[in-house]
Parts: sequence; C-alpha cells; structure tokens
Amino acid sequence: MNKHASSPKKGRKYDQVIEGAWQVFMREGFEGASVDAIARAAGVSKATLYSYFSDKKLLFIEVARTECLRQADTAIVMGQSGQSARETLTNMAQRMVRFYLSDLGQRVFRICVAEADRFPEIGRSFYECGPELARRRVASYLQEAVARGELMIEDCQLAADQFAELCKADLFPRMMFNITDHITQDEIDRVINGAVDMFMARYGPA
Amino acid sequence: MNKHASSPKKGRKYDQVIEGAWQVFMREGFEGASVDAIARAAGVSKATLYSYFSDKKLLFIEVARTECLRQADTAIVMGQSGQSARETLTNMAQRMVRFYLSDLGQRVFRICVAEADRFPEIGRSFYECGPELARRRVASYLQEAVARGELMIEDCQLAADQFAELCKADLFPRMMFNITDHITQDEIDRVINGAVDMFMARYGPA
DNA sequence: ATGATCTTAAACTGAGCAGTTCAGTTGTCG
DNA sequence: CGACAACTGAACTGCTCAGTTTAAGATCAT
Repeated sequence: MNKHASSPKKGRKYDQVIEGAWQVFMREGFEGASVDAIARAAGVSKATLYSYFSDKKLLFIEVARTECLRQADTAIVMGQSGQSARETLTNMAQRMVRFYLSDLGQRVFRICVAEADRFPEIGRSFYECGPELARRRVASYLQEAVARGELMIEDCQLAADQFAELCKADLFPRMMFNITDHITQDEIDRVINGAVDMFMARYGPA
Repeated sequence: MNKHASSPKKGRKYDQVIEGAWQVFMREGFEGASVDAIARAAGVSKATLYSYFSDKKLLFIEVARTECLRQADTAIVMGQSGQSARETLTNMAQRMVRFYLSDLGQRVFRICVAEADRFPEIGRSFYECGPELARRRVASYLQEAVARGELMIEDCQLAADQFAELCKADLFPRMMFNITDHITQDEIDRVINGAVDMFMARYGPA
C-alpha cells in the first residue's frame, strides 16, 4: 500500500501545509496571514513549512494553483445537449453567480485583485484557470449554438464576455464593496433573467 | 480675503496631508503605505498628521471621500439634450471606461476591494460616491429617455447596472488580474460599441 | 509685541512578523 | 538494533511600522 500516491513533492506533511495555508489565506488575505498562524492551522512546525516553501509568496502561489486545479475539475460538466439556448444560458448564469457570490469566490477575487499589482504571477495564474477557462467554455458553446442556427453572433468571444458581465450586474459590486451582507434569491433571479433576456434580445434568432 | 474657504476642518496643512496621503496610498496601497512615508510626501510632521486624523484608517477614508467628490465634480456634465440615446450612451460608456482603465481608477478599486473585508466603511464610502452615484445618474437618464419614448425599459435601475457591466466586458478582468499592460483604442471601441448595440437591441424602440 | 494655537523633528514604545537556528523527538527502513 | 531522515518547538534575530511624547520653533490674531 503506497500511502504517498498523492504527494508528488517531498515530505509527508505537504498537503497539510497547503490545506492550512489555504484556510488562513482565505480568512486573512495575503498580508494578513502570518506564517505562524498558517503553521498552526496546518498542524505543522514553522521549520517544516519553510523546508517546503522558501518564502511566503511562493507558498501562496502554490496554494492558489492547487485551488484553481481543484475548481477546474469541479466545473467540467457544462454544456448539455437537449436544451434550448435560453435554458443553457440560464444554467451557466446560475453557476457563475453561485461561484462569485460564494465565500470562496469572493475571497479569492479579493486577494488576487489586491496582490496582482505586486505579484503579477498570482493574478495571471488565477485568471488563466478561472475566468479565462470559463470564458473559453462559454465562447465555444456559443460557437456551436451559432452553427446550429440557435443564435446569431459575429464575435463569440465578445458575446461570452458580455454575458459574464451581465451576470454580475448590481450583485457583484455590492459584494465587492461589502454593501450588503445578504443577497436574496429574488435579487439573483432578477439579474439572471435580465441577463438572459438581454442576451437573447441581441443574439437570439431574428 | 478669507484664505480658509476650502479648509472647513482645522489647521492650515490639512490639504497638504490629504494630497500626500493620496499619492502614497495610490502608489503603495493601504497596508503598503507607511505613515512616515505619507508625512514625508505631505511635507508635514507625523505629529501634525496625527493631530488631524486619529488613525491611518480614518485618514484613508477621508482621502477616498475627497477624491470621490473631486471625480463627481468632473463628471457632472452627463446628459446633454440634443443627442440620440445611442449617442448619449456611447458618451457615457466612454467616460466610464476611461475612468476604470485609468491608473487612478484601477488603484482605487484595488485598494477598496482588498480592504472592504476588514474595513467595511472604506468599501461603503467609496461605493456611495463612486459607482452608486454613476448608477443613479445613468438610471435617471434612462428614466427620462423612457418618458420621451426613446427607450422601452421596465426596470431602469437594472438596465443601468447592466449597461455599466457591459462596458467592463473583457477589459476590466484583464486589468484587474494584470494580464495586459496596454489596452488599445480598438479594443475599447469594440467593447463600447458592443455594449451600446446590445443595450439598444434590448431596450431600443420596437 | 504677546499669547494662543499650530507645527516640527526626533526619539521612543510596543507590537507584530518573516525567516533562522538548534537541540531534541519521532518514525521508517534495512 | 541502529542509522537516517523528517519533524518539532521554542527561542532568537532583525526589521518595519503605528502611534506617542516632548521640548522647542513658527504663525497668527489682536
């Protein structure tokens, strides 16, 4: 029985460190997370932590990458066949909104935006396996829908970006600037329906 | 001659402090900006600074508010009469994009998003005299356009939010995650035209 | 000019934090 | 068993920074 199957790197406690670091970074942000707190949360000594990661920034990048990959796995199921464009778009919208309103989505976004200035690698690596991935998936769905004659779109990439943005209307700024603590399902439905209506008005069959 | 017309608070060096703090906060972010650096940039002693603002957080809030008001003044000229809805919307879109792509807009956003978690007042106060203000202005323009029969909108507030988001498509995420250092005028035009086209397709006269 | 108020420089306090070191413990494997 | 590697905890270094204090200097109104 090989117990090291999931530890491609060195040392038995690698995963523990990543997990603990993830928790603390999410809770406190990058600057706010002390390495002592991370070590404590990971149930590991600071010395061990530093034997894996030469510094805090590197640890953060590794944590971010790990979480991105995890997310990417979760989100594979996207386009289903027997659905109208309207249904599919509504579905996608729900997924997107649920993610960016989640505690996780919110915190990730906050940290990345804050640190993207100082550490471009962080922003880039997150964008690529987060928004960029979703972006390409939506665009490729639209491409197919156009081929089937369900939609009429000249610039599918732009259309995908527009749709993603429409799903953020009102809700996203309110979250980001911490205006509301709770957002109701009605508010969400209003925005999603608004997004789909608008999208179909522009790109729906004539 | 009353030289204190623009200093409703106490002390002659108030404006200097705000100005210096603004510069350093913009350059370094909230955590990154040391009070010593701010005092130096403002050409003022730390003691003086602390006689105005009891702590760093309060100083930041005041700086953010001041800058918001300055922006609000700049943006008063919004709705002009003899223009079509299309023209007016394009105009508004240009203004918005120019702002959030500017160095200033970008940095303010970054700081507010990062700190809104820890200090809700920061996020709130910025939102209120920034996005919220613009939001209400656009909504009220739409209201009038509907009254004149130029547009057909049921939920003007939602429409305003949608328009604002459409203007961010592609460009905004790329900025936030630091993917591109430069964005061309063509890319901007593509997004703005796309936003106006979509908006008119949905809410334009039948 | 005189007193009140504002400003200054610089030293100081107290705290937090990244990263290091090391003597000692634990677990693994031949 | 014995050797080797990973791990621990706790103390320690060196730094940065928010906020305070003090004694002296500048500015202003009257």
